[in-house]
Amino acid sequence: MSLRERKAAKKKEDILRSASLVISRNGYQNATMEDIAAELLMTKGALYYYFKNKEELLYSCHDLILSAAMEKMEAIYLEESSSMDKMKRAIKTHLDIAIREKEVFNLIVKPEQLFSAEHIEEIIQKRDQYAGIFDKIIAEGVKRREFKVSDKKMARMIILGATNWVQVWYSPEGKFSKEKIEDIYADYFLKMLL
Amino acid sequence: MSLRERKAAKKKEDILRSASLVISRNGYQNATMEDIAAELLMTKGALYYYFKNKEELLYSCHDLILSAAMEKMEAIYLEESSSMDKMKRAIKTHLDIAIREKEVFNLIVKPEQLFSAEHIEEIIQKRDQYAGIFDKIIAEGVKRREFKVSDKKMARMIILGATNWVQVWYSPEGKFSKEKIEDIYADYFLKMLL
Amino acid sequence: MSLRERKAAKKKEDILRSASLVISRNGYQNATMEDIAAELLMTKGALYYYFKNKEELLYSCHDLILSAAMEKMEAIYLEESSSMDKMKRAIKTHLDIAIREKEVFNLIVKPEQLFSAEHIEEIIQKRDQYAGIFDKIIAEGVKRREFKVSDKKMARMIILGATNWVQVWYSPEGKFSKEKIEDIYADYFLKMLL
Amino acid sequence: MSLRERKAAKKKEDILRSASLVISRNGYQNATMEDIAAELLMTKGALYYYFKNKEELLYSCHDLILSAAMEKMEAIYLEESSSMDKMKRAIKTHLDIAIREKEVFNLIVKPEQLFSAEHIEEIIQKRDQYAGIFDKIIAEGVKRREFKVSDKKMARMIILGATNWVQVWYSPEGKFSKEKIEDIYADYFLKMLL
DNA sequence: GATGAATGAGAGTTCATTCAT
DNA sequence: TATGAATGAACTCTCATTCAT
Repeated sequence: MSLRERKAAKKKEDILRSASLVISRNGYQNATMEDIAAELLMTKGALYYYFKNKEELLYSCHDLILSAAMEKMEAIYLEESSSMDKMKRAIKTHLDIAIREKEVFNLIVKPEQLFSAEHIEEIIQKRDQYAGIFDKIIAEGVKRREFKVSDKKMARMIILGATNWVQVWYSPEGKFSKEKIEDIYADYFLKMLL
Repeated sequence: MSLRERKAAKKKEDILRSASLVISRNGYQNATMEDIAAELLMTKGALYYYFKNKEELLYSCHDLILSAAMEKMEAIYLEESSSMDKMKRAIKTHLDIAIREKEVFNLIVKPEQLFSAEHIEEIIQKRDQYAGIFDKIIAEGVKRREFKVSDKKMARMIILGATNWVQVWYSPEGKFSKEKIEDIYADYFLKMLL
Repeated sequence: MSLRERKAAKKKEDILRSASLVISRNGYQNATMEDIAAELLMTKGALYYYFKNKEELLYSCHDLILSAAMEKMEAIYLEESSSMDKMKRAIKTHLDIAIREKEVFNLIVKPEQLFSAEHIEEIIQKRDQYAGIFDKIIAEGVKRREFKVSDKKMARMIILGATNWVQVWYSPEGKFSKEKIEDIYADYFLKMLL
Repeated sequence: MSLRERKAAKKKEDILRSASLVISRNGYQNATMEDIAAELLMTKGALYYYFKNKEELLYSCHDLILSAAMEKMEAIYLEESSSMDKMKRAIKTHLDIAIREKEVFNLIVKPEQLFSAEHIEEIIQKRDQYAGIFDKIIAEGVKRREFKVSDKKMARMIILGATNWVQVWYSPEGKFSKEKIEDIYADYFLKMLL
């Protein structure tokens, strides 16, 4: 990669970070190209040098965050520890990202309203891949006789669903700390998985 | 109520139904007044005869569905049956609505991006009221020694969150029927509540 | 005139009065058919039974007021008194109407923006006729050697212009009473006319 | 000021000129953004690049003209000449502007129907400041014993009112030339002020 | 590489006007 | 006579996108 390319790649990342920020603030549909550019003290025209159009930018933004999340999850799965521990850490990590990247994460939930056919496929694929790690942790736990579940996929759905829901109501000023939530959630889920 | 008023009320309902439909198809932000009107073979101008503006229309739409849902839930809570049964039926009912009214239901999740301050308050209030019925069922179950939970509110959060999540992935052509899902979910949750 | 016709004529007058009111409140361009009708507890559709369209209604409204004003002015001109007295009373009367019917009176000033060709002609004609009475009073005064003016039409212009201007700044809560204003104005004008 | 900025400033001025023109033709309320843009062979969207909204554009338009007028008036007041001369020149100048910028000038008369609270205050303030210059000329004249008036403010009102009225009836094809009008007016007013 | 400027399509909203009942 | 309901045209404003410089 040449210097020029590296520079461009860095700029792209800056833009994506700026986009994430604006999206968090205003929501997806209300994040204008103008806003995103202003955050970086650029003009919106410049964004088109780095991204073909708004969809591409948004897609990259979503991809960046999902990829990072995936890496963390993979690492957790590959750790040498009990399935219960892995599940606990996976939930904790997922919660963390879901809260921090609230809006961007929501994209994963409803991609149809923003993305066109080509992207949707990729998004769903990646989303399934991400969810698949939870499946693998559960499967491993079942194999190791740590967990006892009637339907693995369904169990994963419940865990992910409940966890995703947290970002709807979580507030840093709320009654429960993130750590507390993580603990309670893990407890309930383990009751379910045993 | 005079014939005239009944007619007008009916028309309003027609519009709300049309709006629900368009929203389901295109999503909230992409549902234009034009689309909603076209669905009823009206012109968009006519909508303003019945609703002050788009926000009012959308709010009514959301209110109609949430109110209906609330009624059903209240009825379930007042039944004479075991808490476990009530919970099962509540989950089933919630699942039903969440799937059928997918988009409109999503409004309850993120009202800030569409509604102005006055409406948001009401929405959140109603939403909490709705969730409160689950709380009451759980509390009753605990009192009757049917359930044993460490934190009631958290348990409700998990149940609602997981159930809301279903609409993201559920498809009538999918592997699991609605009934099957309901059963499996109920089983898992009961494990959690015991 | 049959009973029916008399009834209709009365209704028309009611409408015009209502229109005057609404116009005073909101200004010409912001007076909607809806507003005018609402004032009379009618629906706007009904207005079209009495008036062909908005322009016709507005024109009638203006005509009613101008005609009444004209009558009063004519009467003043025909009185048996000094020209100075007549002028004083004319100014007083004009001031009175201009303040009370502020908005409607303004129509006389700028008819082009509201009325189409046919009406404009009539309006200007009537307006000139109205102004003509001032001319006649001045002319009479000159003939009687009460006044001494270089250019009669110009003198009238100044008097009418200055008087019309009063409605821009006059307020019932202001420093000067209507009577006081009338006196001061008359004094200044007489200085001019002598 | 950079070249860019100068260009932008020029464009803004062009737009204001175009706006003035359209307003003169169609009146304030009937001047659409489309019209204003068309006059400059732009699209209406481009106007929003330079002005936040229609009100802002209209306000700037009015401000530009009033500010220019004010400057001229100030200069007249500061001249070294008799009060009578100053008054003559002030009237002449005012007449000039009132006729040329007819419509824009009319805004000063009725700002309430177009502008929102914040602007109205500024407009009225500037309007009073403008009128204040006439007051100062009169006051000076009284002090120098050139004028003899019972009520200074009222005298100014009459002068301004009468002069404003000219634009209602003045026509370049009319019987009186602007110069002739100015002379006659000045004569009459001086009779009043002596 | 980036900017300023412009475009154009489309959104929500208002309102005079019409017409069946 | 009057109403409720609907139409359609016009208007303000927004924003992704383009492009000469």
